[in-house]
Amino acid sequence: MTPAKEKYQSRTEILQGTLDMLILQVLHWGPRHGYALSKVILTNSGEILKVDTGSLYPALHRLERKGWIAAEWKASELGPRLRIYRLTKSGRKQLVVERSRWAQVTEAIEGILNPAKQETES
Amino acid sequence: MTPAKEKYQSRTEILQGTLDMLILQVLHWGPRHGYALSKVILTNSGEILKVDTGSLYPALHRLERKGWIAAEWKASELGPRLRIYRLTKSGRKQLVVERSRWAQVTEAIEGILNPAKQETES
DNA sequence: TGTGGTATGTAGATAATCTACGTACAGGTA
DNA sequence: TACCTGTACGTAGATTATCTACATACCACA
Repeated sequence: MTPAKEKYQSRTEILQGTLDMLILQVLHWGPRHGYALSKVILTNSGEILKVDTGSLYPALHRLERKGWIAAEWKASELGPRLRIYRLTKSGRKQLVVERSRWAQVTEAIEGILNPAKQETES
Repeated sequence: MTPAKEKYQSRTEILQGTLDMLILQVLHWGPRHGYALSKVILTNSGEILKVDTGSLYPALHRLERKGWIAAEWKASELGPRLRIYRLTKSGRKQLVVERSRWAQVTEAIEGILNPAKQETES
């Protein structure tokens, strides 16, 4: 009973545009390496937000290029080397921007999903 | 004082993946043509969600191909012809799916943006 | 020897959005 | 007449974030 290949899963796991905000937010709690970051996002979201490596590392490099996070290698005796990321000053500003944008957009969407009654009568 | 061209506006107006849900939701209130739909979304979101035509019409055709909405042309004496869209039965089901997905993902994201204190101490 | 977990990374495909066009019609106005 | 604004539908091409699938390397354990 080999199941047919899934028709095609258009929906992405991560809401596009929110990954950067999530990374900045978790790094605001303290420095972390990428793999740990993805596990924090996974567990703290109740296993909903699965960040796979093909999204994670490009996102980290993107944020580093923009100066919002900074990184340094850290040798490790047990296990592979780590790249520890921390939030920069401009990253903290960017987190505020992205959170406020998120609040604004979700409020707008909720306003359409659950409108005051009279507004649906147009 | 001609301002330099904006560096490059990476952020999209519409949160990627939510446009389909918004269209299905508004059509759930009643049939509408595309242009009216985009204006309802704009006004009901407090001018936040700007759906431009290059997103709107491809989205409508996409949803029609999937059978979630159906359309018919309507001649109009004053002004150009209209293509009136309505929600189908499977479209109503899809709206439920997308709303529940939205609720789940936003709850997960909020759980990271505003976590219980002890969870940030990891 | 192999497997699973940790950890970082890249290449290529996918798909939704935006920018910038084009068509057409009606009404107002200079 | 000519022009502009608003309505209405549409497409072509660029951008970009994500996913899938792969690779490398180290460690512990069976």
